[in-house]
Amino acid sequence: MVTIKDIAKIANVSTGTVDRVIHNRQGVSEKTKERINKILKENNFKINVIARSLALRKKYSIAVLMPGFNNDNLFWKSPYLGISKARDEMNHLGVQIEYFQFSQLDEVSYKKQCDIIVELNPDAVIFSPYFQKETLEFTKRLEGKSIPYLFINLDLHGYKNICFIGQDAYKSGYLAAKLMHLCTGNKTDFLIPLVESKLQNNSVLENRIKGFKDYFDLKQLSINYKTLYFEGLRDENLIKLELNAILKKNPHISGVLVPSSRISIISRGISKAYKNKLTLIGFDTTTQNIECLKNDEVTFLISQKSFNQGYQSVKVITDYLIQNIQPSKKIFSPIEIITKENVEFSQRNKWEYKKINS
Amino acid sequence: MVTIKDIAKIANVSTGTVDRVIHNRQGVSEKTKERINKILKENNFKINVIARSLALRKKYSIAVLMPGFNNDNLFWKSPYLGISKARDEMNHLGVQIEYFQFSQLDEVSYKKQCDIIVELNPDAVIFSPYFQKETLEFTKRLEGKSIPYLFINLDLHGYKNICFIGQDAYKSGYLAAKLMHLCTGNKTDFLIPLVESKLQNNSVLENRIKGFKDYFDLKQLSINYKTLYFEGLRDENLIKLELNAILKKNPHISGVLVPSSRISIISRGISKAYKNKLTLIGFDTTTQNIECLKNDEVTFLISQKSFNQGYQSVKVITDYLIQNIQPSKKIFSPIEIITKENVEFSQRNKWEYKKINS
DNA sequence: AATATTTTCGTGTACGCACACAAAAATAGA
DNA sequence: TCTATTTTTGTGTGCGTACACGAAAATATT
Repeated sequence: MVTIKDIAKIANVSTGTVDRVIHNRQGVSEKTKERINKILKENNFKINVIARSLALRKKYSIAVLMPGFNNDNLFWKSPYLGISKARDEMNHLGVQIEYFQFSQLDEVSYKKQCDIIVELNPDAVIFSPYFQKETLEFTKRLEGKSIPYLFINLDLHGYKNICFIGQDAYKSGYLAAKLMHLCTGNKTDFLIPLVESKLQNNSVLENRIKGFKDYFDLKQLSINYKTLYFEGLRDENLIKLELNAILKKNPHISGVLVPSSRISIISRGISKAYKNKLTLIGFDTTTQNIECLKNDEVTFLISQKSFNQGYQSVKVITDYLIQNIQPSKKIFSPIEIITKENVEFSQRNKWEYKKINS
Repeated sequence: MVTIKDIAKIANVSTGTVDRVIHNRQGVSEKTKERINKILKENNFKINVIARSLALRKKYSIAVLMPGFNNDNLFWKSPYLGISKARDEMNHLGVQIEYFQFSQLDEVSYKKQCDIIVELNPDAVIFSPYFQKETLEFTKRLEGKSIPYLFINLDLHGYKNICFIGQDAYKSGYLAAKLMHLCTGNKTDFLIPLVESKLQNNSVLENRIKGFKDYFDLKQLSINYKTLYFEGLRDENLIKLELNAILKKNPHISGVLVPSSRISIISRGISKAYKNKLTLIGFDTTTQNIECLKNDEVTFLISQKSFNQGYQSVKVITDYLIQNIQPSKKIFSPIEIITKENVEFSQRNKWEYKKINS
């Protein structure tokens, strides 16, 4: 392993000079700067992050802002756990994380948390830009303070975020269509129920649906689909009634696509008689959804590995802060196909498993 | 953050004494030992692992033994890259890796490398136990020297390996059957070609085939399948001839399962006329296999994320050596379903991408 | 040419810990 | 009681890096 000292000896200068070159600090003549840079490259010098963080003992505070989760809607637990894991792994690098939650129902709670974060003056922010207007103001203030920020799970365009981490929603919908096509064959009547879609005033759902449709268009198959909205409907009985009414009225429906993470609710709402004849495809491996897979109610789930999204977001930000590594603008999560047969191997992160059960 | 120095000051002793207590070294009177332990607890002292690994800077040498790879058979490149990544990430923890390769054709080359490794006296060994007899002797000698070892990709029973990292072959075959079933519907005549299966005198292939069959058994569907062996056949024209002859003779065959990573060879050997009517399912995302996916020649690939297997094996061994963390005996890799639609997101490890193209 | 100023570079210390060595204290042996 | 031995404790240095400070060299000013 080649150290700064080694480089200094080779270049016949002091460690201080090498240090200046490495960190691009001024006070070094162009000539020696070039020379040292060359030597650094030749010897494949890589900074020892261990020693670095010890010497710096600087604390990096990272603020994370995401929707909360509860037993009714567990989706956001997964990225939370990923972030927690990253925190545990990197806390000796001086990384400190403060976690903020808001309600998807309530943009005021979002704005409130944004204000607190700005006040806090963190070194970086990871967040899911749920509400457009508030996000615009938030990012303006962050930029004013030169605080870098990163989008997770949900993407917006025209911002100076250092990167986006999440799934390509369009393509995941496209894949869902392919799987649906495989399962239903020539039957091309589908139902697309949306649960509280207004809450997620984001583009993910529509992009998935667009991808779904485009697949069939591209194959020159004309499909019929019914979109069904359940807004603010907390009463599962009502969902059930309405669902089964529609299915009764449309006996040709062969498949149900739930473009959000709420397929378990829909599945519960469809009576057995229909369910046996239907192919259900949904997104995200929440505990309830996995249950539906195992019970053969749902054929496919498409996962975006949101645990990894959480983990990776912290990793990317940390690399950015500590080593000034620029990530690529878009980091796309895998589009995983989960079935009854491989589900047990998909989320087998031991850490995740432990935490979930504790 | 409370340091050893702080504790020493509180206890009115030197840092050396505190150090002895922390590491349970001898040379401290019972009385002060108890006193310091109490103070440690009271102040919730936690060792700074960063400073620790910097001070220790112990070098751990890890030997890796795997089959080699070439343009004809790229499978083992992937775990190699995973290992290389882990090496780069952990080299500042003192991890040093020596990589050894052998030929799957030649047990002598295997044995030769084993000998060299034993001679080398590494701190740990990661390897794929290809040849049983030689492995038995190898592990005996390692155990004699108390060198821990780990199996990767291929599992053997009755050994004292600290763990196995790889796929559950049986279940991956089972999943392959489900996908095949989805694609072929009621047609249940299949072809299972094996390329150089003798070379891989291991249980992976047979377990996959077993899982494949069991799926249909469990669904009470009787299937017919033909197994075809291409041993040492380097001439692709011969493969082509034989394949098409069989397909001609058995017009009911609706699907082809290649339980190894060599589906691209088989696909090349099937003429267009047949291919359009067949569902091809194979394993592992080698460059050539991915090409087949993109060309619509292959419907599904099942991946075992061998890149991750390589990466993880180093991580597990490192944690074991440095922090004495015992892994679980079996670490199963995910069984990923790869299609044309999600392949671009499956291997998107930037590092991997870069290295492959360089 | 002599001094002042700026640019460029070298030195020393700290980060928290491990470990070798030295010193002091306690005990044993005479 | 005085040395010899053992037990217990303290000190110092190094790991690789960051950074403040000061020294030297180069340049500018008079």
